[in-house]
Amino acid sequence: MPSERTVERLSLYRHLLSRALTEGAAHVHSHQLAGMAGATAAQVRHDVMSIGYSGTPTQGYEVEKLIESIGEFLDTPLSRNIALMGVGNLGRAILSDFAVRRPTLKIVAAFDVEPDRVNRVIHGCRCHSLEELQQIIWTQQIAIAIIAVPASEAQPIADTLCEAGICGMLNFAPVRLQVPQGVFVDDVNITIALEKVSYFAGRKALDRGRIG
Amino acid sequence: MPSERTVERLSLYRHLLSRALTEGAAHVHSHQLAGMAGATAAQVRHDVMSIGYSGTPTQGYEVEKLIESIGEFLDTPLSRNIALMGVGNLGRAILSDFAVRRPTLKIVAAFDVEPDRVNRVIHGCRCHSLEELQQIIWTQQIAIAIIAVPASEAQPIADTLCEAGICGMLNFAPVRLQVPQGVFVDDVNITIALEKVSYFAGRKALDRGRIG
DNA sequence: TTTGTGCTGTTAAACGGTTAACGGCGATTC
DNA sequence: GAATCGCCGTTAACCGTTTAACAGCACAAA
Repeated sequence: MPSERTVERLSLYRHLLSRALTEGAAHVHSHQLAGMAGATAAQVRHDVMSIGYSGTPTQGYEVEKLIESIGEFLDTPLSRNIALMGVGNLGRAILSDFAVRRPTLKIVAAFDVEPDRVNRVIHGCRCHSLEELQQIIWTQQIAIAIIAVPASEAQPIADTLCEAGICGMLNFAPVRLQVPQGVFVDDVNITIALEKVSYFAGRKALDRGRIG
Repeated sequence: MPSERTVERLSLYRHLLSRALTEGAAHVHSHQLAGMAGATAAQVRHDVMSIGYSGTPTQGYEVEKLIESIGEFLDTPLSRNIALMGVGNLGRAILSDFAVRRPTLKIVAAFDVEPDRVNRVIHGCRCHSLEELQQIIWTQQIAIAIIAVPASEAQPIADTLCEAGICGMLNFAPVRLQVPQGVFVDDVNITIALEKVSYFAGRKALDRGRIG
């Protein structure tokens, strides 16, 4: 049972390795991968060990095999189909910037309440009304949802999704969602992230004597 | 020197408290705040202690005073002005959804390379060309930047920002930015977040027996 | 005024995660 | 073929964070 941090790093490793593979790298050493990921070599070795893959001394890890092993470990038996709730600015950004290149995870349906968005195809993804939600989630075998609706609508939407059998959500609304125990929620709060950056940037600036 | 987690929680507390204040709450207990934030009462007390504020028994914390204390602790002597790099879909989403309501942190300038975006006002924020960057960062006293450009452009943009004296960045590009030691970077990788949700949702589903 | 209750502030323990250390092995070189 | 070098796998120590426990206090009630 790996921690959230470990899963995040494994996912990061896979992306870095995929990029390295396209650049022709067949093998990588732990310290190389660590350099790319911003981690230590010991941590990379520890993470790789936890998924059961083994490299060889002097050769390091086989890039292709390691990618495969991470996939066997990370990719769940769940359906990889994702629903996007809310096709406002943020929803559109997610559709255009992030959904494209991932073959393992795919946004297959979008939902919105605005009549002028429903039944349109936006960035290659069809937008449906909320009334179709239950049926589409069932027929398309959707297990994950992205919450990109205004804060006031987030909780009702989450309730509907839970009733429809959704297993996990990535929530961009600045609200702590109440969900049943069996549903996993991860929050991405951009405002909080900005305040964190502001705080630590200020501290670093103080240390460097730029201000004060 | 608080940890990143602690700073995130303090920021979250402040938002929750602000909302509670508008709803008329003058006092809160640690377990109430913990319930809102998804933490434990002990953790709230520990965090509050770390910033030097004290409540009273039977009354708990004074909402207004606690907000003020968090502000004194979190809000840095840095300028609160932020630059947004890239006014594509994601940049526009950030401008419209997040920049609005925060008085402590404000996006005061946007930058893009697309000629049809430059010199336009988008969601109340003027978009400039990159050539104006150094001068505007200087005159507007901008200390923080949001990187919302394509991955291929992220590193050059970061280099320019560092040269211009930026102290911190919130990076949405799926690239690990190389920056000098005195600059703080926080990464928000939506793809990795989705894969994490997928993994833990799958595990939870297994535990609940939804899939086999 | 006295007693009781429930919360806070503080310290200590427990937990988890990161980092370090080291044995072992494969490749390469002489 | 032997030896040397460097990296991986593993275990253990270290560190930080979270959690628990307890003393003290303010207010309320009797």
